[in-house]
Amino acid sequence: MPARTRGGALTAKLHGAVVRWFAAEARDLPWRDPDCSPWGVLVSEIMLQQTPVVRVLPVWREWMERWPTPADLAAESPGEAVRAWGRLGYPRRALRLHAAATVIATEHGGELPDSEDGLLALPGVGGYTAAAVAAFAFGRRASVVDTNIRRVHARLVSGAALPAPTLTAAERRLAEALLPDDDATSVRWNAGVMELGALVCTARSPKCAACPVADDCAWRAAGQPPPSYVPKGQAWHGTDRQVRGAVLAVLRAAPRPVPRIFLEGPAPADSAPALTGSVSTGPELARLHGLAPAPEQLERCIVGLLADGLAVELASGLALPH
DNA sequence: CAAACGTGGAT
DNA sequence: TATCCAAGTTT
Repeated sequence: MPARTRGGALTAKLHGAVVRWFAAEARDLPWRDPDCSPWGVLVSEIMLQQTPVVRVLPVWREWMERWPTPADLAAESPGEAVRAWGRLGYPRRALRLHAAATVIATEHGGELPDSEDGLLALPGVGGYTAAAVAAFAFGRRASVVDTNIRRVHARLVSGAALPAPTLTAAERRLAEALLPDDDATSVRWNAGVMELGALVCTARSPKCAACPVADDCAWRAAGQPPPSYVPKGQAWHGTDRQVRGAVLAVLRAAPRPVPRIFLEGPAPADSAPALTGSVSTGPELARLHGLAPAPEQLERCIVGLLADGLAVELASGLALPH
């Protein structure tokens, strides 16, 4: 198994091919700018979790302009972070990024930890993000394993169409075995393999003709066999996630705190005049999203939003934290 | 470890 | 129109 031998001839060939390809074809993304701060890299990594680059770009620029340092964000309310998150999705990421900024500002003197372990201790930072920030912000040799890298490894080395349904120990070992020994090359390799997965070795229609390592690809050599399992998609229509999303949209758009009684359903006729101008979520869900969740489901979602800190119950109602 | 967690563009 | 899928983390 030459490919599993660190420092072997084949891995050296792969390193050169991918690093060269990356130097020529990499997208010019702002968080890859040498002048981008570690904080900028962290913000990008959190925003990019399960969210495409094109949608992250404008929001990342707004955040960097508004909150150039962790202390700047920490000085704001969590609710502002959630509002500024816009429609990137998974808004709990905004809350955790705010929490991370607070930890960085209060416990690390405003500077990001530069080790994987230190980064891993931050809210919202898991194994992938800790390795990515250590590598891309601090030039460390870290084994970065994201969905793109897993897919490239699965095809190039394992000969499978897709990586395992969940990250396995074997995948971690393989990624570590393939990682170049020196810091500088390891960073380019991580970035290059990730970019290769994003632009060429894509999930649906891989562009093998444009691949710098096609000649060494085990999956291609095997005739591109189909996946050995069927990825199960995420249900959406009628789910709590859909209702949560709709309620969140109403909260984000609301000009003021939303009384909980309105969140849960149509406004009682006799109380409407006293709250003119406030938002009534039940009708808003129907009007804006065509949703009419059962009262139990709406209640469950509101309770969940409160528990997650995405909404805060005030004396008079429910609103994004302020 | 499986399930939950948003959103919108692409196919 | 329906399904897929995108730089994951947490419980």
